Amino acid sequence: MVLALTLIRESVRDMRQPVVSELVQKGKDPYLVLISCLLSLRTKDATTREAQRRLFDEASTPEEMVTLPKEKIEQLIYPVGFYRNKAVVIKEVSKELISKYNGSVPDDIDTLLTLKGVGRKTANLVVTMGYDKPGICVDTHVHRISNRLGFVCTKDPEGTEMALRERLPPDHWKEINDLLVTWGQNVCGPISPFCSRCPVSHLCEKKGVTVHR
DNA sequence: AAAACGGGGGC
DNA sequence: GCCCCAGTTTT
Repeated sequence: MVLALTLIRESVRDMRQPVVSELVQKGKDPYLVLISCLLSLRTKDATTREAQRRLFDEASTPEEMVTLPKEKIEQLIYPVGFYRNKAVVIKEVSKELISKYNGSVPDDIDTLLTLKGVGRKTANLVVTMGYDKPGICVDTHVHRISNRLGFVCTKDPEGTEMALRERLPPDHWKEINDLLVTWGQNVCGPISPFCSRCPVSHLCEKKGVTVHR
């Protein structure tokens, strides 16, 4: 499994990196990581890119965010999916951060999970990307590829998270999401993966098949 | 035109 | 565990 990840890392090197990488390079602000996650929920990474830039241009702290009217946030993040609901959630979370956590973002998974709109994927990403603490972020790319390559065999993403936590050495945890998202977008997609350009297709248990959809 | 896409929450 | 949520993208 680690060998497979090493080979994947090699071929991912020159690919366009996902949005989260940009945030990391911009100083790993946990608040931006969090809001970026909420914005990306159930919508493709590429389509949230511009919306993210527009939103953060107007507000990049909880204090700035709560001053924006709901309609303004909606307008800024359009046309990402669920934009109406997301505007509400983003504002509520920002309020909650101010009233309960002095405007800062909690740094442990259990506390993060109590926030509105925050589930395991978001909580893990904030902790690993924002605070450089151990966590495994399982989105559909990580889930699908882990199952297709036979790293794990579980129906639900939480099972994948737990299994990876046990089987994968901690020094790979921080990278796993970034790596497999890029991999999933460019090679190992959900519908018709490009197995011909995959360096680990020889050890893939479910080459070419659609997994868990 | 229709199906695919992608996390969280409520039941 | 099942089903819904809304809107864009892909087929």
